[in-house]
Amino acid sequence: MNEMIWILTGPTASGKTDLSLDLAEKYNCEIVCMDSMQIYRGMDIGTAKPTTEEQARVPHHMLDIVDPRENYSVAQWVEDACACIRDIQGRGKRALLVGGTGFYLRALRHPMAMGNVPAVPEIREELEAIAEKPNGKEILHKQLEEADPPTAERLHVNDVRRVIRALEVWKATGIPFSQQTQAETPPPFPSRCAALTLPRDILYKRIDLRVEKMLEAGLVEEVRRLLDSGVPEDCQSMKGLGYKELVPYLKGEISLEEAKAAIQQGSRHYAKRQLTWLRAEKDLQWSESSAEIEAFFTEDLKGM
RNA sequence: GGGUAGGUUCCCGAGUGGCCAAAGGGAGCAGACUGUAAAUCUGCCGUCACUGACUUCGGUGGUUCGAAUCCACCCCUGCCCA
Repeated sequence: MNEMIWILTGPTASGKTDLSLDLAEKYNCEIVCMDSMQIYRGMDIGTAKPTTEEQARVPHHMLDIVDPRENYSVAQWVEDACACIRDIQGRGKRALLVGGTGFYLRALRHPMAMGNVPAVPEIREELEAIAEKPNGKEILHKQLEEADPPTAERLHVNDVRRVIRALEVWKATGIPFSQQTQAETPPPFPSRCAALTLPRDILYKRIDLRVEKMLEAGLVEEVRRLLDSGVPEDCQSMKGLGYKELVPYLKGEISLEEAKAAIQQGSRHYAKRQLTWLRAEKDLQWSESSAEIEAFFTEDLKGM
């Protein structure tokens, strides 16, 4: 009853959107966005969200579902995405997931205990306050070492964010983080997963060019609009590439050239991290060719 | 032409006789990642037969037990005067 879903991933600027539209039109799919930034309303240019024209070609889901002032989470994404997929399949169509957020991909394909313990703001704030103090990081790590040795050993002292989360989970539930991790449960949907990529130097050039185009397309205005509409500059959505660099520009702290260079640099780094993440994913078909990916997806269609 | 500041490993930039293959940063590469993930964190980063050896700090030659560091000349660059 749960039908095969197709997942198209790959680093930023590798050409996922174009390919996804072709595939969707050809194979009667609807697109589910697997991107941690395109979910935000009003963030279009900087997230390289499919344009209205592109969205008109194929039904898209999971776009513009969150207010940029709000926080979102992987667990929530998995839940929402699964609902979308079921809905699509219920209408007799195929779901094509598209996006480069490796964390979301993994969460979807390898469900674990990650959904069990939501963030607890009070605990988190308290721990973050400790981290600010001198030797705060060491103090937190030591705490974790007592509460949950295996996790403490795994986490670097400087990895404050994860140390805090581990502590948060332990404090909230009384059960160490390492023991929360349960056996992997079967994925909600069988999937075929392909990663579109490009030689590194070409990818980097495309990224630089794309940032240039985003700026020409009015990214500065987009960021200004978000700020004006009351989106705090320190919220999650504003941590996105292209946004966090333009805020200091709008405040007159850096030049546009500097901001642009920072966005390009950040995006190249990001692409590299995506590649690292994706490489660790098993059962993933890598290719630099759209045709090859199409063939991979349609393999199981033969004889049907 | 005169004066002056300089030329350091891919880039920026410390180093001013041994503790220097040479701080720090950037870039690059590799990795991690369990409700912030376009975030956050880690490692490598002259070469090799890699707990040691070899080659590097504009060039050449010198001083010295020993030089990126001192001296001489040369080449180049910035600035100032002409």
